[in-house]
Amino acid sequence: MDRKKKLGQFIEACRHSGLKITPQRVAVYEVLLTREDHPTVEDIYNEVKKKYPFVSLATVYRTVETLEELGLIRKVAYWGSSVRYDANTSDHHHLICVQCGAIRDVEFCLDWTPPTNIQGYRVHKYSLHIYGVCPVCQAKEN
Amino acid sequence: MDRKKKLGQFIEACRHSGLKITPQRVAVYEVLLTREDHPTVEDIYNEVKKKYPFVSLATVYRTVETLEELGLIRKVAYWGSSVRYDANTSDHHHLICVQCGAIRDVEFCLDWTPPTNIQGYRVHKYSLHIYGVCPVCQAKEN
DNA sequence: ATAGCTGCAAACTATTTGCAATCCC
DNA sequence: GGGATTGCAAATAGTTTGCAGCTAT
Repeated sequence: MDRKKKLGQFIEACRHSGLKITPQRVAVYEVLLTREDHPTVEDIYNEVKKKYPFVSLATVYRTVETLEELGLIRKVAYWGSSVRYDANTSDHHHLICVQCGAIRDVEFCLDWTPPTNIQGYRVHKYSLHIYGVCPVCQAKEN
Repeated sequence: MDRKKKLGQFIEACRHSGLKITPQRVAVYEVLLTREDHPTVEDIYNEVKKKYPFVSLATVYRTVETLEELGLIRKVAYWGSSVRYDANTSDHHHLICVQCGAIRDVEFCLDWTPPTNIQGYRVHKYSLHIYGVCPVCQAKEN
């Protein structure tokens, strides 16, 4: 699904929920659509500031929360100290750099379905966390 | 491996690294050996306080860091707002309650080995995160 | 004896919240 | 116009650190 279409869905979802389409909101969502490393709130804030220098960090926090409630983005179980967000809401796995914390989506499919009940837990879904060192951090090694 | 044996290994590892065997250290490690839900630092602190009411939260933070460096416990990629620790250092998977954040180990084995290189990442290992609702939270639902 | 630990309090970092001004519909 | 949204600043929550006194070896 391309960016334009996702942006359209976003506008639609806002209208449907009676949320206003503010430039800040659009900018935050656009950053998430563009970036592939699952940015932290701070990362998003820095990107948005390039376009809207007056934006506030608190607004970015509030916006990602709203987007999450709309089901347009997801909080990624995280590594390191900050929460990271992901605009890819389809089922997929994560490749995590143990050095810098960058997280990328992994598309290949593991052909496995978990039992619906494990140790009394009612199981919803699962995700694979693959740990390694990203190319950027590998380059820094020498 | 039973608790006694692990405690012995812990004592041994401390001696080997020139670390002192303090009651606080032992107490923190014991809590981690006893609990199966991968407690937060705060959780550990509250347990230890029952035995040593004067213990400080800062000490617990320092102790888990030390234990992690010794390779005796692991930081668990977390859900919610606090880091959680795990005294099971063997390869295993995690069952995470999306309501309360409790994390349990899952012993069954998924017969799969990841490629050593994915998207340029040098892959070390992986872990499966299985999301669901724990029995305690299910009971609270009605 | 002494290097390492601990408790306390203060500092820091990530995140949330109250509120008055402002902006979309 | 009017309620939703924003920016600011202050408040919280989780974690780390400096330091003086205490303790295991």
